[in-house]
Amino acid sequence: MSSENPTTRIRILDAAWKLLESGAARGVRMSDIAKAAGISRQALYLHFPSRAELLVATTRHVDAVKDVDARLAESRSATGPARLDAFVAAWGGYIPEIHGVIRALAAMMETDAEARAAYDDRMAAVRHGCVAAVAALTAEGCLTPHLSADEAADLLWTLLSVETWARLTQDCGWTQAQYVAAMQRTARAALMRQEI
Amino acid sequence: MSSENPTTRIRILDAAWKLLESGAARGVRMSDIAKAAGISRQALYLHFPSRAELLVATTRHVDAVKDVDARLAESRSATGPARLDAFVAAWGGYIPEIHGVIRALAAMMETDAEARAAYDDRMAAVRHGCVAAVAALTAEGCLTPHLSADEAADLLWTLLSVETWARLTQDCGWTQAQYVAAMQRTARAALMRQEI
DNA sequence: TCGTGACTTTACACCGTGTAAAGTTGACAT
DNA sequence: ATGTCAACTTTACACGGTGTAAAGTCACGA
Repeated sequence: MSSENPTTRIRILDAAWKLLESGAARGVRMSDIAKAAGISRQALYLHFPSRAELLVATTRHVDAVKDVDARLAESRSATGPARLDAFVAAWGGYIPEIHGVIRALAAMMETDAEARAAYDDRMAAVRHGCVAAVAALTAEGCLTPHLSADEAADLLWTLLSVETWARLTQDCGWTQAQYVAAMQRTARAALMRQEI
Repeated sequence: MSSENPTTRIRILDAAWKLLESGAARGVRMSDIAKAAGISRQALYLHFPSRAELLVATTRHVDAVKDVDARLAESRSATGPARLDAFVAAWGGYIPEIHGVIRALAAMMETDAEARAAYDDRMAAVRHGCVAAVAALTAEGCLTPHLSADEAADLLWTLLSVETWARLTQDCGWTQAQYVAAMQRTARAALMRQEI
């Protein structure tokens, strides 16, 4: 299932990625992906047992190619307000690379339990970053007294959701720069103690 | 199609509403709704031409029963910061009543153009409320200098999205009161000029 | 040369949506 | 009482998408 010719597997993942990212208003079907990868629809099932697992593998593939870990690690070196800004910029800047795949996964959630689990898993990873960023604020005494650390992490996580990004950049037509700047300001305003 | 026995139509809408709202992790099917309404699956199509239109009618039905207009109108009477708080409380308090239906509609968007249009239409209605709330802030000179009126409306609209509500209350386990309080604070912090 | 792995082709089961059409039932009008 | 009409049921089926199954092709290497 995953021990076969790796180049085909990667061709499939790249094809799925490309299709899911570039427009593709209509739901991307297995046959679309197969065609784009230059193989038969059935051959897809030689590499991935289901559409849900193909989507999950695609997100992991994108993560690997785009090296999300390195990007986020970078944001961890800053301190105080700058650290929050850096985290927002790092994750917010990554969303455009994966939103197509994530949205496809989210659309399956309603009916497919496996897709739901995979989506939750991915989102949990982001939440850990939020928790860490909030912990840094707390340590420096910058956290607003109105929120507990958990609440602050939840709020930041929500602010940085793919849905929020999609609404502002896709539906409202904001540029990526506008989005990042607004999220940085909003996160600071919502999470940090406002000293004159 | 809509001139028949109105009680059956309403039974259908109530059944759909109830199913969509109460848990129902699995996608709610036409046959589920028919069963719950006590009629055959085919009879559903005597009242609604498609699943998408049934969902749309269900949102309108909920709006009518819960009198969303009256609730929102109330928030328009306040002024300044209180008006923003009132709008957030009014709409934020309404979301729990409709989130099931809206989410079902959102899930169809990916594949069904009609569902997409219906969803966009509903969301546009909310946006108008946001524009009005921001206009009130602008008129009173409370709007932050960091945002244009359009940007502020977009941001408020995003803050008040069903997705944001769902993430905080469903995924993070916040109470409705926690949600409303946090959104009021965040909206104020993000949209209003911060005078000492 | 034999086998094996990667893939194709064909066929089909399953689900959910939507269409089509014939049959049932009860209310109401004449 | 008879007829008709609307609301609904029942049965059947087409369509599209996912996933399973199995036989066939083909190239590469031991």
